[in-house]
Amino acid sequence: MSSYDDSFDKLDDLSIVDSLVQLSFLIQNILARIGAEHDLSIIQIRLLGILRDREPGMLQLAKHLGLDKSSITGLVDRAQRRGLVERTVSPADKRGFNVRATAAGWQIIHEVGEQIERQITEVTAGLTESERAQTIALASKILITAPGASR
Amino acid sequence: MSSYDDSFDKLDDLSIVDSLVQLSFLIQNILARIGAEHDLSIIQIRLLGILRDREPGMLQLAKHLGLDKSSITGLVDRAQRRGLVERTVSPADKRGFNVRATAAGWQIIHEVGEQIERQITEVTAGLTESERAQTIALASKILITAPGASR
DNA sequence: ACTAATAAGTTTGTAATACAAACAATATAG
DNA sequence: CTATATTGTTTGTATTACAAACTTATTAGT
Repeated sequence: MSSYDDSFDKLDDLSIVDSLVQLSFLIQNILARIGAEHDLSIIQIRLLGILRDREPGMLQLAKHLGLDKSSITGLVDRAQRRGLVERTVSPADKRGFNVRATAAGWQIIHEVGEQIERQITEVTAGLTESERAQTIALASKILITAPGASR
Repeated sequence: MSSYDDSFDKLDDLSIVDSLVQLSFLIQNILARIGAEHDLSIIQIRLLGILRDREPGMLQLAKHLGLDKSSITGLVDRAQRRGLVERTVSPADKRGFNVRATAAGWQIIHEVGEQIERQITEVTAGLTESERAQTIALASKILITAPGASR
């Protein structure tokens, strides 16, 4: 059992494991598809997502994304090359940079954000208002329970 | 709004979008972490997951995984090199192979499957029995609503 | 103030993942 | 029996990710 398999599956009679795993793939596929429309991978979306309310240094980015610092260099390089992001020298530390979204970056952040909003709203359109509230409550409860929560 | 960002987030007052996105990252992180313990990526886990109840050809694998056929060659190659999987010549079609799990592959499938079962059960341990049932029902309803469902 | 240890990022080398276009071999249709 | 379609691999390219070594700047210790 336990279909962590994501593919053509009968949706009846799912276990809690199957239902959460499949739901997670559904959401991730939505993110990936929207990203693809803007030539962004999920990790690039997450990068921009972080820059919505922060201007972190490279190490902080690594921590947020759960990646090695050496992975961040290239990630930011590629986003920078596309003009979505820029490095600004940290005033207090001449080694460090802060990373922040450019105007073009903000443009994409908003577009992608709206599309995510819309499409996830769409897949939950079959729920009643009360079911939507239940979903939020249950998801939050699971997230709180989880060690390290969303990380 | 809409924190498709996965990181250190306040979990109060989430929208339906945020809660589902964060939940999906939580689940995917669990899968990734368990995979890593066995030196498997999520895509390799999915490959093995498919082989639990099928012996598909390469093109069918591509369809199941939503990848180009050219991506499957390497994916199966690497799994085969590790002895988890084997190609068997299709009797009806001398061009085609069927892919199936080896004994070592089944071993991993079971171990990984049990760990996923256990750890997802764990993060839902804070739910009551009735909440667990609700979660399944709501997730299923969302999965059914979604176009192409789990794909 | 000066050296030693730390910290912030980058570089280098390696591997997995993914695609697209071109290709080989077999199968099927007309 | 030739033309076409199908199955899978190959080749070339880009992204993602890590670990170890390295550079430069910062901080501690004496």
